[in-house]
Amino acid sequence: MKLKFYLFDISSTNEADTTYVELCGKLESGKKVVLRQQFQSYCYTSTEKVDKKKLEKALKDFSCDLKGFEGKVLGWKEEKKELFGKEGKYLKIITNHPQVPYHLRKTLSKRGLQFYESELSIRELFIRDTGITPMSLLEVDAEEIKEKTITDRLRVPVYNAKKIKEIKFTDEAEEEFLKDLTILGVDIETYNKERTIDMDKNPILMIALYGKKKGKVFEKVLTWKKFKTKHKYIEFLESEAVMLERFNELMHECDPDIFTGYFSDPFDLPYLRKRAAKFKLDLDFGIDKTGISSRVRPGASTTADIKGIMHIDTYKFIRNIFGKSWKIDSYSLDNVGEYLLGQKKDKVDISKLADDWDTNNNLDSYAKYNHKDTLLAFELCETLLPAMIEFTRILDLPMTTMIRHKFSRLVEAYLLKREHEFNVLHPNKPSEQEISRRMGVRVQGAFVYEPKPALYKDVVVFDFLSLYPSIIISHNLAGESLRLKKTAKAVKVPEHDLWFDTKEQAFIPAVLQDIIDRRVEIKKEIKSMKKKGEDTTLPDSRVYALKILVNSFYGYLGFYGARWYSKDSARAITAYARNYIKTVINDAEKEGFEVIYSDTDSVMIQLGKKTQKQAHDFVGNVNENLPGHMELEFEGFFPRALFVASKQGDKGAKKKYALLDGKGKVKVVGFETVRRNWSPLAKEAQKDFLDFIMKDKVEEGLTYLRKLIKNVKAKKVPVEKMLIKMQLTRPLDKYKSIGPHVAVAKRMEKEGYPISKGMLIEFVVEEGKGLIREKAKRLDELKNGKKGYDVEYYLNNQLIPAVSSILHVLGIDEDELFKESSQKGLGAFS
DNA sequence: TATAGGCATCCCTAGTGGCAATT
DNA sequence: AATTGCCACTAGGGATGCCT
Repeated sequence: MKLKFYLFDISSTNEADTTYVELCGKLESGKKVVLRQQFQSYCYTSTEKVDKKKLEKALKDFSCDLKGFEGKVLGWKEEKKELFGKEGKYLKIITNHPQVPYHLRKTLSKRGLQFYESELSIRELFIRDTGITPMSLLEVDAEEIKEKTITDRLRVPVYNAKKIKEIKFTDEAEEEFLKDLTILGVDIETYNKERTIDMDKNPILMIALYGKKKGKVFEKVLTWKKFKTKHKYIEFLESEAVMLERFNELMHECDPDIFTGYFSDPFDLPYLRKRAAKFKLDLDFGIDKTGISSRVRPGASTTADIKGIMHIDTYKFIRNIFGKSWKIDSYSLDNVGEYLLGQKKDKVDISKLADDWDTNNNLDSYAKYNHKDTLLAFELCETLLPAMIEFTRILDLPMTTMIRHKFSRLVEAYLLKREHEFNVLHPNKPSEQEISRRMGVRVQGAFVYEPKPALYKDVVVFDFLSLYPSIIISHNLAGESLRLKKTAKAVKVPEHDLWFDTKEQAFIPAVLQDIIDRRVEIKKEIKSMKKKGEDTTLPDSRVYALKILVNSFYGYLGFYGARWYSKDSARAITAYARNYIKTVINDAEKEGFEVIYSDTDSVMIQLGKKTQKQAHDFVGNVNENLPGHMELEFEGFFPRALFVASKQGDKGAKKKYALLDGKGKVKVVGFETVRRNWSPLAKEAQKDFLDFIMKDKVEEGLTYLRKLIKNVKAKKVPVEKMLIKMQLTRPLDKYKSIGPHVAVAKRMEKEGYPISKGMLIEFVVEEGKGLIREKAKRLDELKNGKKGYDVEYYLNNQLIPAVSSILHVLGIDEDELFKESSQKGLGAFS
């Protein structure tokens, strides 16, 4: 029979010496099912410079012991493949078990044979070979399986899939599909007196669930202590164990497609699993009648999965990919919720929950808090879903895998997906030795122009569109086309003795061009959709996903862990980039524009006597002489721009400036204002002062600062404005130099706080003597409470440094800030 | 199981020299 | 007279977080 099937996830199982791929997903009716299809794993080996007869004999005779049966080679086939840009003959070796390629490589590589693609999982092989993408719609010719040995393992119907074909979604079908997905959010609250996580000792007190099934809200807060409440979603159970049983029951009842949480990979899910195990309860809501499986790997992040239900920890996706460009101090649920949804968490002091639980005090508000957190987790997932699905489809990765990947893995996944089309065999992963060798290789980066400190008028910014990707395409830069000698077809790179063959487009430039072309196409579509007043959420997220992918290629080429690593390509890319940007600078100067700044792919000029029209014309002229894929853009006009001197010396500071746009909005770049390791006091003072300066209100700015200084001295400024946040970038014992935040963290660890790398440490510098780290205190440690901050420090090390360089540019002495009025020489007493 | 390199800036570290107290 | 301890000062480097 023919089935329409939405594919969610792919796994595999081995039954004796036969491997099956299991596709898990949903039928049109909404029923969850599993499709099975036989699959043979394989790998490649080179046949050049090899005695073919000996090789074939070795393969024929090969045997390895795989727990009770024999792993062997079933057959082979010669194929032409390209590796490192060279075409060669390879044998595709088909085996009877996915572990055989690994054993083949292990034993036969001793005899000088090279193996390729021997380390891909069944899932990766299947996706690549069939082109079937998770989160897509399939048409399947299938037959239901009735054999008990197979059906007993699963709680959903199983089909034998004969033919699978991907069907393209129409926009309506896509929207329908999204609407039909059942998402369930989860968040737990636990008993915790010592601030450390101890899953063995501390019970779960509350479990909140929030979701939507076919448009209907599904909401619960489970708990096991009774209190008065008007919230209908709260359900009281007798004990933690009964609560967990109820949770299991609700999971069956809701049976979501997506189970989501915020930080649920390392916390909520493993916790639920652990507590259930403690009470010997079988969680069995997965389609194979198992519950949560959790994987802890040293050095890697913990993951948790449920068979047949996609577990999406949105924290991972935001932290790894999606939220990388957000300007937020931390990825806490509170921050992220506010940034993306405009919603904050409930204000409840969760550290008091354990005490309040013991005395049955105020528990209703904790339950409400728990409910709100879950709602946020749910809404984050719902909001991000179109983007996550796009990434999933573009990369051909299961969504549960995709969200845990970082940039380099995204690029690599995409290259793996496309390699068969180009008949390319992928290079093996680098060995540890090779990695450490690569880590020592450095490449010169971008060019940055040293600005002259000044307040400029009528400024124009040009920038190259996707500079590095367009250079890769235009000059065919990749390991495959690299030549280390001059040849007839090769073109030399500026500044380096490197040549690249430009006659035949190499794999990576070709793939990159494809992505860019597709992106341009979708952008056009969006434009016409917008004209018609249509919703562009889906294509918007597609464009965004492609943009992130495109921008990651350069970094990938220079990344030591990359299969397609090519430091020389990276070297060539930056060399071309420096060359192009310097050419634009020179041409602009020849044209009579005053160049004031440039960084990597942008140039800033002061118009002077020139007009904006002339600037536009200049951009047009430049573009006429650029290769087809490159484009300089007129980015914008700004009535004012401010550059300051760096602290030491009178040189202009790079990567630090402020722009005033036509709407009166000031854009601050690189200044302390945008850095999280400065106090809000200094950041706000600088931002406000810049605002005055950029609008030529110098006197008002000075008055503002004078007043602020007075308030700091009088300790009228709230102590929260003095909080400095710094991240621990390594484990505490790895620090050579103990900074203030490390000192605070070390003290916290002694007091029993769980401290880990990546944490954001907050501290206030307290009044008193000694090193700054000795005076760095948590808010609750301050002896003098809200007035405990060190006035000297906050003036001399925070506020004044933040504005002094700006004052200097304007020719104003710092002493002006401490005078009663701006009249020089008068009232200058202290 | 870190996409890249360039840059400003803070604060600690460790070394130096001066000075007075101690041996 | 030589040694020790303390302090102030400074160059250099570790550490952080930004920019593109």
